[in-house]
Amino acid sequence: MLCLAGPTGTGKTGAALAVARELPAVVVNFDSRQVYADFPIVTAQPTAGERAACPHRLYGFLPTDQSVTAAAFADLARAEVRAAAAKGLLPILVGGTGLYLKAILQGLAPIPPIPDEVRRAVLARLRAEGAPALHAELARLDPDSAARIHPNDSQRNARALEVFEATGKTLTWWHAEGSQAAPFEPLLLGLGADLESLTPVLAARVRAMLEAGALDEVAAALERCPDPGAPGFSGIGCAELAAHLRGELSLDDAVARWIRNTRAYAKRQFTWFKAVPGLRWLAPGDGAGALAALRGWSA
RNA sequence: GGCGGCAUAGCCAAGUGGUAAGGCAGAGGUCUGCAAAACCUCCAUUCUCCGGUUCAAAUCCGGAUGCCGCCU
Repeated sequence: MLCLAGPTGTGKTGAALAVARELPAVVVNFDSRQVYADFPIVTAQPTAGERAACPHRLYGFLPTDQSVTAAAFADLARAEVRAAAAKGLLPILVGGTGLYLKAILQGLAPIPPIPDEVRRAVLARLRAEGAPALHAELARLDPDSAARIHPNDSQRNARALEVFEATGKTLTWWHAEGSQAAPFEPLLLGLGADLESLTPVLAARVRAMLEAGALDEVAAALERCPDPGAPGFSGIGCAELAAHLRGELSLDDAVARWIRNTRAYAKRQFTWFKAVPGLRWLAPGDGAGALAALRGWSA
């Protein structure tokens, strides 16, 4: 199995196609935003033309008002990888969501899904009392988790608490249960050089998205799902363009913000992937390099 | 030309005599189910400039410069 990781705009899609032209392959997405059906442009999903080269899985299959968890996504992705391998095709995992890749490759603790009522109750408490209050309670129930999680971290404090309330066991206990690593050997390649050289590329890409109809895409999505807080709208560019559609921002300001936020995101992705053990870096869009690395690896 | 107002970091901005809030951006990080998320650390020896008053000035006074209004 080949994994192509890296920040947005580093030519992962193109590199995957370069490989798929030479070898029978299936491209499997691991990008948390490219799963949304309503945002092919803003989330830079492969185009119909690109998808024609080989099967593409887990792109654009989710409605805007639904979300997936990292665990659920990892299950789907592993199933796709298995199915491809069973047909003798090379699975190519392509994406930029570090946690999803980790979940696919290393697995997560076997924590059961949290019932909606528990989840909603914890989130209501979070809103009413704030993250530090949840952290204080967590310090009583699960001191080890509390020590790891910063008092201001709303998401992780809520998560640790909901796990305890739903299962009666602490997150720490669950983590000690271990996780199931994937039964496949990955060749881990990272695309990208540095933030500075990526910056102008990202700006150009945002403008290209605009020309490709990003504004109409967001307007249409809002018509289908009027709640701008829905999970699908969390992609960078959606909030900025929605603000412009509401008349709160000029198009220029919205685009400037969109570019800034994209760059900040790419920086976080670099930080994540730099820390992935065993990942080898290639130049942006280096499909030939990926192919060469793959041949050297499987030989 | 006259009268008024404003001038604090790359941007927005608080601060009316006691030793430069905050946000955005930037740099570096964290990361086991919201992850394009959430969170952490760092980031102005100095407030347009020159002079004065004072133990002490971004804060008060005078002048210069720039910007914005209004009037002629």
